[in-house]
Amino acid sequence: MPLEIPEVVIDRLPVYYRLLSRLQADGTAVVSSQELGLALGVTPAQIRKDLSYFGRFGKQGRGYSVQRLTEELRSLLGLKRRWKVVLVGVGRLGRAIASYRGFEPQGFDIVGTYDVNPEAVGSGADDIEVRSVADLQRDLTVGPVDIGIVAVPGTEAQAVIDVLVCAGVTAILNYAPIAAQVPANVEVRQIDPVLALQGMTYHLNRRAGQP
Amino acid sequence: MPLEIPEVVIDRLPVYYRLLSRLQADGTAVVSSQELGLALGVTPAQIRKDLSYFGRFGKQGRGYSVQRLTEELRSLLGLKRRWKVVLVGVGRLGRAIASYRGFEPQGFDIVGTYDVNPEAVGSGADDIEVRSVADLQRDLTVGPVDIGIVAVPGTEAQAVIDVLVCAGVTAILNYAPIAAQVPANVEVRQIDPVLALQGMTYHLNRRAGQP
DNA sequence: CCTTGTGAAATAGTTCACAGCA
DNA sequence: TGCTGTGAACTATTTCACAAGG
Repeated sequence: MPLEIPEVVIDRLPVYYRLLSRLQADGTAVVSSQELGLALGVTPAQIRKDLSYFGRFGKQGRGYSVQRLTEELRSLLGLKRRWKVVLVGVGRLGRAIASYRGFEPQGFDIVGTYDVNPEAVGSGADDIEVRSVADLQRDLTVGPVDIGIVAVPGTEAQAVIDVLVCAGVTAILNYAPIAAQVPANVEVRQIDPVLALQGMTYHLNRRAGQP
Repeated sequence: MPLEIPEVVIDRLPVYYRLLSRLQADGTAVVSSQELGLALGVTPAQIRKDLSYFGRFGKQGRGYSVQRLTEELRSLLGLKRRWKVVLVGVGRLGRAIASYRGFEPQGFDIVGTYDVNPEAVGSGADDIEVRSVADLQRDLTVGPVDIGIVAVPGTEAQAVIDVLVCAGVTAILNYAPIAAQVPANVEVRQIDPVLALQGMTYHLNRRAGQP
């Protein structure tokens, strides 16, 4: 169990965890690295090696207890507690994020939503209270949060991220189309469908040459 | 210019392209790998090496012409043409994707939207026509598309992906929380905010130990 | 003097292959 | 027998460092 675990390994753990959760719900008791690898499209060796960074969770000749491994991953990933999240930006995208039902069951609670223009939001039947971004810094001092989700236009995103970081938020999920500048101790993950599409059109374009 | 270009390199090109586009809009004429690296949080050597897989686009002592490099990247990434996209799944998430304004300016046209339950969608003021997924296979045969965006529940996602792949779609943007099974010639990119959050909670959790 | 492009060196990550245990 | 855990081998990726050009 070395002190330096590669970031790629950490980013695969949630993928393993998600599959394990499903297997557990399906009532599967035991699973081998072979079976996991098949379902996820990765090699069994990689799964065993990844898990071996954190402990010995399997049984030789048998495989892994689904129950046990799910619990270990929950623990490793910090999913035994709930996490406080603020959402900044409540435009079209922000509203979709605010109403997404997938966060809460996984332990992520959106405890505040902010926008430069808070009154523009009470338009629908959605019952979310939106505060002004001007209040963000103060609110974070009063009630700290763990994670910030940024869904403002690219032009405003860095300023919002700066406020979050200054207020001590050390994890940011960035939907804005910019490369966020943050100190080394702050985690950032980028969600950007356009970048993903453009990575694929490279291949589509290339294939158009010799089909 | 070797024949085998690493996938990580290809996935960074859109990031470079996005920044270059902004610089061009701002009227910047020339930029060095140092400046690009600073703005993106990567090393200048990496940018030079990445670009060198595709050609020699810079001028020694000067840097890169923003105009020239933007054009080269547009060309490499296949962004000089428009791409036809279908969206499958028009629930909460699918509607947000359908109404997202960021695809069209980048050359991605959503030419069809599908749902198992097409009539449920005409609820708002949105003017999108939604067809039944039952029609998907036939429609794709009549008018092929380049890219499929999957925004259906996890339980249905693999079936939808199978239909797309069988119909010859070789690029899939998957918003469903599953590890898609596809043949080797099909590109898949996953958009999953929960996985991204869980990758960050690992670090938050760990830090809670020794702050 | 400044900055590219690039082999070579260094680092990082993956896969192999097998000892060891159930 | 079947499968894990893991050093060692291999492969991939990043960074260095410098020749060469403007």
